Amino acid sequence: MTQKLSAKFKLWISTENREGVFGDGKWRLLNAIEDKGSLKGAAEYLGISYRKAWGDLKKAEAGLGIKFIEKTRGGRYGGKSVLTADGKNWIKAYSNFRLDIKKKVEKSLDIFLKKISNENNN
Amino acid sequence: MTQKLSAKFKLWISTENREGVFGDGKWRLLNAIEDKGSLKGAAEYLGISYRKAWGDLKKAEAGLGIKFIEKTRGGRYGGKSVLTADGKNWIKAYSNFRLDIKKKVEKSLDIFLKKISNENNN
DNA sequence: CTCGGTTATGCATAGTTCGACATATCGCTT
DNA sequence: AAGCGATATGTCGAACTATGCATAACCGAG
Repeated sequence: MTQKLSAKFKLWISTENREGVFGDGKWRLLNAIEDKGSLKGAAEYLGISYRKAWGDLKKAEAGLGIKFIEKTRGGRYGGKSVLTADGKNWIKAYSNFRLDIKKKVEKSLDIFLKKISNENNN
Repeated sequence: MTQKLSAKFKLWISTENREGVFGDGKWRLLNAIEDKGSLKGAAEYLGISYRKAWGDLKKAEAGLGIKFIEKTRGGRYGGKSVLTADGKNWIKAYSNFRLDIKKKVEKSLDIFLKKISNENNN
């Protein structure tokens, strides 16, 4: 076993009733919406289908009872999507959360690798 | 949004060539094998099919090039499976790794929850 | 030398998730 | 009034995963 090992993780938030109402994917989606100004643009940017992006957003909002996005339909440019205050709040808080864990995973991985490379550990 | 929120996570190890050669599922499997003394017993205990347990173990061993389990076929009791030194080593190291992350997730979740409950954060 | 219980492995099936389509609706601009 | 581009939502099919089934090999004990 001489290959390079890496650690990956997934993180998500659940309510009592529903699993995974928020997580990395939905966090990325909100970020992309903020950036692109539309759900469609965000989906294209992320390389996922509009159908999925829309469904994910709906699941998050329905599951949590929070409105993340103010969506407008029609008009010269067809419509748009902008984050609500809650949306911005969640993005920010989740970014920190995720980064915390990411750092910890990296740090703990080092320790893990040391342990498994020592045959003579206790 | 007055429901109780929780955070979940998944953790796994990858090589350059293969994703997920070790993770929570395989860690639980090794634990169960150690406990039950057989792959079959472990699968039943974990509520997964023998087919999957066997396949998972094979993926882990093949992906990492490590032998975790010494398997014996035949005999009065049909056969048995016992952990190798590497197997025990990995279980232990991964347990610590996982626990580290689990604690961190709990701690960071508290901070996260405080942030999203304060509308007046910066 | 047969029996029992386990490992070993292929295959066909069921279940889940996601993407591709297909429409429908909406409302500002021209 | 017509067009454009985004939101809204159902549906069918594809890809992946897990399960169930079938079968074979194995070997100590009676």
